[in-house]
Amino acid sequence: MIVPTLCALAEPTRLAAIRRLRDGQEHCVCELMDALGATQSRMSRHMQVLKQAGLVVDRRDAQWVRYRLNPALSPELASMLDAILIAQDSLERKAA
Amino acid sequence: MIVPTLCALAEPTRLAAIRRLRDGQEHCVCELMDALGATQSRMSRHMQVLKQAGLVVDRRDAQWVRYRLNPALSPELASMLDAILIAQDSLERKAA
DNA sequence: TCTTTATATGCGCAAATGCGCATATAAAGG
DNA sequence: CCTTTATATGCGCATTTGCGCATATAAAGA
Repeated sequence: MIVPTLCALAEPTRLAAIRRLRDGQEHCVCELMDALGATQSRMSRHMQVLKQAGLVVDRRDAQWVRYRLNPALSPELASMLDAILIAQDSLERKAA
Repeated sequence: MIVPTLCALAEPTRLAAIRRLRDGQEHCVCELMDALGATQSRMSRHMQVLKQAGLVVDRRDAQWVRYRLNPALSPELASMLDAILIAQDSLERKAA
């Protein structure tokens, strides 16, 4: 079902995390929590939700856990992510 | 914010309603509740959520309330809806 | 081995959500 | 008017959610 995926995305911090991961690079939790102003435990749990939804994958690297977009995302899901982020951009521009 | 919009869509009955409304036609609550197997009060409330999110508009027509996609939806939001429905289609095909 | 840094998780609690049920409102038609 | 059909909503309740806090786990390095 697409619904759990949408659920995972329907949260400001998680959507912001996805936006950051959209650069194709890996990002550790500590970077994301700083950038997005979340507490450590919250950020960790948010990333678990995204992982559970299959949107991201993680990898242990020394002390860090590196998250990146799931490279196996179907083209349809990738397009959906793009469309969501673009829609968000457009709404923010409209607000300004 | 896009988040409330995603929230509104992240529910099976509501997403199914949006899919039906995607035909551009008007649909009354009684039709949607029958088609989607929802109770009357649930369906009514779901449509209120979609309306509140700006995704649909309604119109009184005798005893009926006709819902349709918000014709003033921005192209970006319309594209997002399409992308979500396409992603859902692709997941369902994958499941089969 | 002790400390530091990074991440995950158990837990308790307050708030939010979702639902059914009953009832209210609205319009049409006998 | 009274009934029927369609829709909306108030309310109570059980479940879920989201959060902070403390603590556990993991890895590195002094």
